[in-house]
Amino acid sequence: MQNPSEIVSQVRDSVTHAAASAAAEATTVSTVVSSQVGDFIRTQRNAAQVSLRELARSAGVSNPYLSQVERGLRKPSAEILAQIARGLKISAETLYEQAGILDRRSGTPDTVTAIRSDPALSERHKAVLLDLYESLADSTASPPTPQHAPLSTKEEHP
Amino acid sequence: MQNPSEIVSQVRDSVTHAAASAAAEATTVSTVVSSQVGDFIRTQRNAAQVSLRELARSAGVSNPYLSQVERGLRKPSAEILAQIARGLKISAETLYEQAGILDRRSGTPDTVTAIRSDPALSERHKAVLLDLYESLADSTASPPTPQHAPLSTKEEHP
DNA sequence: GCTCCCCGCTTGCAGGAGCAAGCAGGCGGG
DNA sequence: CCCGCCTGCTTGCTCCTGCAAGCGGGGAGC
Repeated sequence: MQNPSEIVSQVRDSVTHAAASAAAEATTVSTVVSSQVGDFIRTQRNAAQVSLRELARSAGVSNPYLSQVERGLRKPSAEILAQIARGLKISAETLYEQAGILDRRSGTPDTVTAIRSDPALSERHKAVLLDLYESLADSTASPPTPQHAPLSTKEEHP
Repeated sequence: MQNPSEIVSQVRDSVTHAAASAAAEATTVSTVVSSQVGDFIRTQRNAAQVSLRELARSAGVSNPYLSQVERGLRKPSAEILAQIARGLKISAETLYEQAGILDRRSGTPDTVTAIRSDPALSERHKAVLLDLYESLADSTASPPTPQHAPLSTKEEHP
C-alpha cells in the first residue's frame, strides 16, 4: 500500500508530463503528415517508367504496402523510405525532406561554385559538368522550396 | 470461383515476392544496428548534464520510452529521433547516421552535396549529374564513398 | 525517524507499420 | 473465346512503437 502523499507525488509527475506534451504539441507542426511523400514517390516512379510492383521489388518492400504508401494511407518508416529512395535511385535526404523529418539543407548550395572549386576535376571536366548543369537546371522561374520547415529549429522561449 | 490457372498465376507472384524478400534479407544488415543510437544519445545527454526526464520533456517524448531507447530496447522512429536531436541541440542528420538510416557523407566532396541539395535540379537530373561526376572526378585525389552501407547498393539479379 | 521530491526502470495497453493472400480489370496471343 | 500475364487495390493478421500508470530507491529538509 502506498501513502497518499506518495501518490500525490506520482500525480504531479503525470501532470507535469501532460503540460509538457501539450507544450510540445504547441511547438510541433506534426499532424499535417503529408501524403506529400506518397505523391512524390509516385511521381518519381512514373517519371522513371517503373511499375509499382517493380519498384516494390527493387526496394525490397511488399507491393500492397507501397501502394498504400503512395496514396498516403500509410506513413512509412525511415528505413522503408531509405529503401524506396534506393529503388528510385534518389537520395534518402530528399525523401526524408518530403516526409517532413529533415529540414531543407538551408543555404543555397550553389552547385556552380562547388564544381568550379572542385580539386578532383580538371578544367575541361568542369566545363563539361557546368555545361550539362546549365542545360539540366533550366531554372525557369524559380520556385525553390517554399520552406514550410516541418521540424526545424525552434525558439526555446519566445 | 477461380480457375486453377489463375491461381497458379497468383502463386507465381507470391513466389517472386518470397525470392525478392529473401534477397533483400541477404543484402540488408538490418537488425544488428540499434543500440548504437541509444548509447550515443545517453552519452550526449550525460555530457550535457541533463537528466533523462528533463531531456524527455524538452524533446516531447515520454520518459520511460526514452529510457528504453537509450538502452537499445526500442527502435525510435525518425520523428522521435528528430525531436530528441532537437532536445539535445544536435543535428538530426547526426542521429539518423547513428541510427543507420543515413549514409555518412564524410568522404564525399562538396560538389556531390551541392548537387544533391540543389533545388534547381530534379532527382533524375541529379542522378545524371552525379553519375557523370563520378566518371569524371579524379579518383586518385579522393577515395570516394566508403560504403559500409547499412542500406546500400544491391544486385538486381544474383 | 518520516516525508517530499527527484532519479531511472518495468509493465500493460492502444494504435499503427508492414506483409501474405486474394481480388478486379486491361491487353496480347494461341 | 479464353488463357496467361500484367497492372494496381483491399483485406486480415502479426509485431512493435510509444505512452500512461505504477514501482523501488536515494538524498534534502523537518
